[in-house]
Amino acid sequence: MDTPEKTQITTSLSKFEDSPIFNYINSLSPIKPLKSIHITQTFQSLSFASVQSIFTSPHVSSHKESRFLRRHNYSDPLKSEFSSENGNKVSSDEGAALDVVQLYDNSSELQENFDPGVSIGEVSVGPRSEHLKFALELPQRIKYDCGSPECDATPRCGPQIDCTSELAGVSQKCSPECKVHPQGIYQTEQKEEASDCDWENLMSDATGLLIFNSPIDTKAFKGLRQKSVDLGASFSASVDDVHKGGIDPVDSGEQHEMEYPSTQPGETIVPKEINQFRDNLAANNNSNKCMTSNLSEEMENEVGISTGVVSKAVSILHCGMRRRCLDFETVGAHRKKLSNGSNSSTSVGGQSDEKIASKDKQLVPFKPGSDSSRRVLPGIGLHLNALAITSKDTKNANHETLSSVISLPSTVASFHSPSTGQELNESLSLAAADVDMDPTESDVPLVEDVPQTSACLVTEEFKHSSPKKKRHKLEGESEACKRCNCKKSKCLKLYCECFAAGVYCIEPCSCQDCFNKPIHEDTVLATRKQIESRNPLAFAPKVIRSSETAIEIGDESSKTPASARHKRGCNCKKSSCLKKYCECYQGGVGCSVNCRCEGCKNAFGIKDGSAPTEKEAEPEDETGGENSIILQKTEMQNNEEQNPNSALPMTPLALCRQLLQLPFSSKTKPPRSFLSVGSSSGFYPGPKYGKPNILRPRPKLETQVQAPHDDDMPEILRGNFSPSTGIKTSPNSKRVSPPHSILGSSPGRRSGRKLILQSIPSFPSLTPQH
DNA sequence: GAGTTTGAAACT
DNA sequence: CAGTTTCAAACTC
Repeated sequence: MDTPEKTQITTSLSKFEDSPIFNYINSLSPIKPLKSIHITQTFQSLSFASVQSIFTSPHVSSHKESRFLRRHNYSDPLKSEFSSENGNKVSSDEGAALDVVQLYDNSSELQENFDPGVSIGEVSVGPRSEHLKFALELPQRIKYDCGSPECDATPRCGPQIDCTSELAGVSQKCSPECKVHPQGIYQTEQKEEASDCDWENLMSDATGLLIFNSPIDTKAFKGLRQKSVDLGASFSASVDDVHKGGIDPVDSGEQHEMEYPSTQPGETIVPKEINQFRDNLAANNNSNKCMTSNLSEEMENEVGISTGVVSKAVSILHCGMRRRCLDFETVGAHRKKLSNGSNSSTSVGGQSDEKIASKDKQLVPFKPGSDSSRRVLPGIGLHLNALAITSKDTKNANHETLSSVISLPSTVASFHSPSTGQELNESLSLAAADVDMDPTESDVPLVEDVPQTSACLVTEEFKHSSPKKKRHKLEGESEACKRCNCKKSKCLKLYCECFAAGVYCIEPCSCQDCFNKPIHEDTVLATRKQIESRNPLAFAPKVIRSSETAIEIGDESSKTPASARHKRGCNCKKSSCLKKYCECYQGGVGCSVNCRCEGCKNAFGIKDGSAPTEKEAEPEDETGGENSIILQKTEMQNNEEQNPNSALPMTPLALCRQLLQLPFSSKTKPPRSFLSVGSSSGFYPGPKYGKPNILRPRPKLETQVQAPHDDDMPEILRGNFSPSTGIKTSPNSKRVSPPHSILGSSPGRRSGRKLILQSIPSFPSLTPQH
């Protein structure tokens, strides 16, 4: 890892350095470029971010966590370039960055230790560093975030910088209020937020880069440079100011606080950003795949600036955006259309649009494969799906690519929304609607109009394949992308995987009469609320991770306690918990006391505690059985985390994932949402579990990730964490895991434990309360 | 691709 | 809370 990265970094750095922007920045910022090889490494290490996708449930509203960003994290490995840059810049700040990184590392370690309280460790990382990073990243991130629905969040951010920075990486930070909508994730409270903030400015700037549409954008482009100045300013300023509190200390502080009340204000943020960065970097590296490259190029052309990086970032963002993003994207596209009327035409806009359209088109073709390599980001937005990006990528890749592609526009559109987040959201929704409505226009080529179905932009490929096939394919790969095939539920019930996961139906979905679209946001939210009212945990990740694994795993010892458990437990009677019918099995976790299953043979862990040894049939278990359990478990864990990767051994994704996860799990926990990816359920693709050969490459990381659980984590989760400690019973009902003692000690449980799904999101805070 | 099985979700 | 129905995924052929 390191070595290659370094090399890349160095190269990339050199490139950046060459770029006018870079120079400009350098001149502006006090920061001095370091050549921080080590830094880069640190970043990588940092890449915690897991994907979490968390949907903020309306209820929960993301507290802090909503760190959608996490998704981005995936990218990490690639990031190197950026990271390097960042690193440089950061380093300029007194090595704050390094500190940060280290902090993260530490945090991760801490997490491993699992102090529930510590979870925040990451947060603790260091506000400063964050700032620094922000400053550095801002531009990129801004684009990012902006693009993402999440951006909405920031209502408050008074200070542009903060907001942006936050938005980008930290979205959550902006304020508790901020709701990030992870792309896919429902924006529960979107509108509210809209507020104001200078976001717009930032957004516009950032977006502008990306987006051509908005008139503002045009300026924005200019702004890019300005960014370097403004943002840049924000950049340098952010760096300087932020640290110093210059720009809007308050905001930054507030936001931070908001997000992480418990934690120190800025701290938490950093990680995300970092992750994002990484993602971005990774994306960049990978880049190619995503539209981004194209876009970036275009962007650059237009901008003429070195925005390349930014563009890359953007592209990356896009990649990350995917699903939900798609929605947004589509929206964005629509928006363009809409804007066309008004805005689009705008100087930039026009071009942008065209470009976009062209891009989109291009993208479409692109999809197919191109990028599978990197997709890292892609899934992120959503749930688990996103998470699991499997090697297969092929298809997934397509999705990703698509999404990524799509995302661009959307992002753009989103950015457009000049004003508040609300507007953005609305616009998005509108756009989405529009999209549905009018596929024709712009870009949409990709997008399906199909009203009912999803917004799916289905790639052609997807469409080709029957839903089932798709599923199989996808699933097989991973569930990275969840798609549903609902016919009667209108995708407004938990029957719908997408809905359950807190994401809008999109691409691959084959649903009919789907209401789970941005267009029907109100309906979706209302429905969600109803469901939540009935069962607060309804949207909580089904699989709760415990940190336990981490610890133990860390060692490798096989024993990891069950890291995760299904929230409610299963009720299987005929499947022996050996098939995906079983949610526990599907989630890669062992059955627990909560399960009422009969004849449990869950390979991941039998309910009784009896050792899993049974061998259950692991359907997939590759290895054979015996070791099986342990191995499986380990694998499981690995898979889970790695899953996406699992298929791909060390693909960057995998790395990313690893990295990513960290941040997520802990931090992000969105309230309920599911993780995007995982969260949705946190399920992992079942099959994969077995395979794992790899024994946990990174258990620690995982652990770290988990550790973070942040505050958000419901007690339950936290409880889990403390491996040794036992699980605290969560207030929630359900599932609290039994006392550690049990877990830890009882073999039976252990068996179950292993897997950790990190489902990202833990529960929504809501649940516990119930 | 169609049909069956399964178990969660929803309903009563 | 338990029983039944509905639903869509998982699975089989």
